[in-house]
Amino acid sequence: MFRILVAEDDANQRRMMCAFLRLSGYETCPAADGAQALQVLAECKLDLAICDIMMPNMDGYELVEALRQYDRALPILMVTAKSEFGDKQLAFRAGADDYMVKPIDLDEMGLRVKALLRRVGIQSEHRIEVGRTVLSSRDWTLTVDGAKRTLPRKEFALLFMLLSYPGQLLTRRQLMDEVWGVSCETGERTVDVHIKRLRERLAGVTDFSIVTVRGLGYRCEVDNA
Amino acid sequence: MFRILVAEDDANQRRMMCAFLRLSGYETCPAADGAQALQVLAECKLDLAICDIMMPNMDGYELVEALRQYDRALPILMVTAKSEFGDKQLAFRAGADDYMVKPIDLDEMGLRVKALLRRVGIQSEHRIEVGRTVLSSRDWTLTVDGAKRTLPRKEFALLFMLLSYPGQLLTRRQLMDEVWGVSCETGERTVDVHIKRLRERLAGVTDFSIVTVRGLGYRCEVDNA
DNA sequence: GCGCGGCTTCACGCGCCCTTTACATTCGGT
DNA sequence: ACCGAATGTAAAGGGCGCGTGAAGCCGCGC
Repeated sequence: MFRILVAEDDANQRRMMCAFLRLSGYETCPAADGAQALQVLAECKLDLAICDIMMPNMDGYELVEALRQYDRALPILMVTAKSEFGDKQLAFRAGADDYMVKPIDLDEMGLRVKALLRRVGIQSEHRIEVGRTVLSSRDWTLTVDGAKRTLPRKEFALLFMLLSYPGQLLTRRQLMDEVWGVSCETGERTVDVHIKRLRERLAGVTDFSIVTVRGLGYRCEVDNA
Repeated sequence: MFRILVAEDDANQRRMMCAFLRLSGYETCPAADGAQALQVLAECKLDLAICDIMMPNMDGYELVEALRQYDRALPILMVTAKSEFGDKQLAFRAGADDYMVKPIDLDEMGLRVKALLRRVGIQSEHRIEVGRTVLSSRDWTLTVDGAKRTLPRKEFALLFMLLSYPGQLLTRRQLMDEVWGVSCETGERTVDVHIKRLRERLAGVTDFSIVTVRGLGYRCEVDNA
């Protein structure tokens, strides 16, 4: 069961959204403003947050940043009243994963929620084990023969995705969509640099290797030797 | 790798569709309206088209007809905002192979895309299997008796096309139109060089062989020994 | 303040791929 | 068997993708 925070100041709107989400099989945590939202955040583990931009006490941008600080991986769906491009930009810059424009179509909201959850659902498995190597996405650690060490966030995320699809090609675009987020404007060459550092770190690991597929991307090859 | 045209004017919707398709292993060509779609069409070979009915500049019906005129076999998946029967009628009459009603369920879209691609005879897996040899166009790999290796792009594309029409003659012109693109000015002798390299690489493969048809082109012969 | 680690960008260079070209070889017709 | 055309073969050159090192930026902790 997924638990969803609904931060929306309009009581009527909030009730409708919560009702719809509950009907869709989700657990809901309503909050009338940013302060309440933070309270909810402290009390229970959330799987997704829906935040209105315009709220009293603490607006959506602040809230998103606070949420991000608390849980970097939490999928956040922003709701904005204006459809101006600037707002979308701001929302994404603040750390939102997706956004919707008011008035809200509940069906559309359902789809976006589903899509976001599915995206992190790929990562719902928190542990990957390959030979003598273990990855744990809870604390971004790599354990080889009992020797545990923490990887930088992006490098870990990259390795985790590669190992989630062993033997399968992943393009830079796919990797970036998943690790950096779909609406990220970082150059694709950045992936290369992270891969290089990963390879350095994995020098002693023989359970698998990261293979370059020229012109396409990267692939993780499991050595069953 | 299958290439899919996504003609949809709503930028967010388009991004979501493209992101989902890319995660599913497809290459995407986004287009914001009919005009852009035709531009994409002129530039690269497409395997499937997803078209929204309601678009500025050129609506979906016109676009579908234009697509059909260019490529009769291209599978077209229409997206309509209204669920009225009349619209479905029109969509099919215009030449669509399938349709979806908004709001779009991405999983459903994935299923329809896969089904359409399979229906036009290309396996959605994009695999060719001949005896103990397997070709996977996802990552340009050739697997012989479990030993996987990646081929250079052109060589793979050539081999893939040859094996797509086993026993059938393919002229250099046909091969180049498919692999290099219709409007390519590379000398035809280049094909010969690639064929030579392919033959070297396929030295240990006994499942098939590339035969020269003097004055015409090449043909792939499957040895069912 | 300073240092440090993580992320991103950039420049450089190697090496793979592609293409061209030249030469050798084979094939078909006479 | 000879000749011309088509194809096989080898090598060279250029383009470009990718690896690599370094520098800059930012946030964080000392």
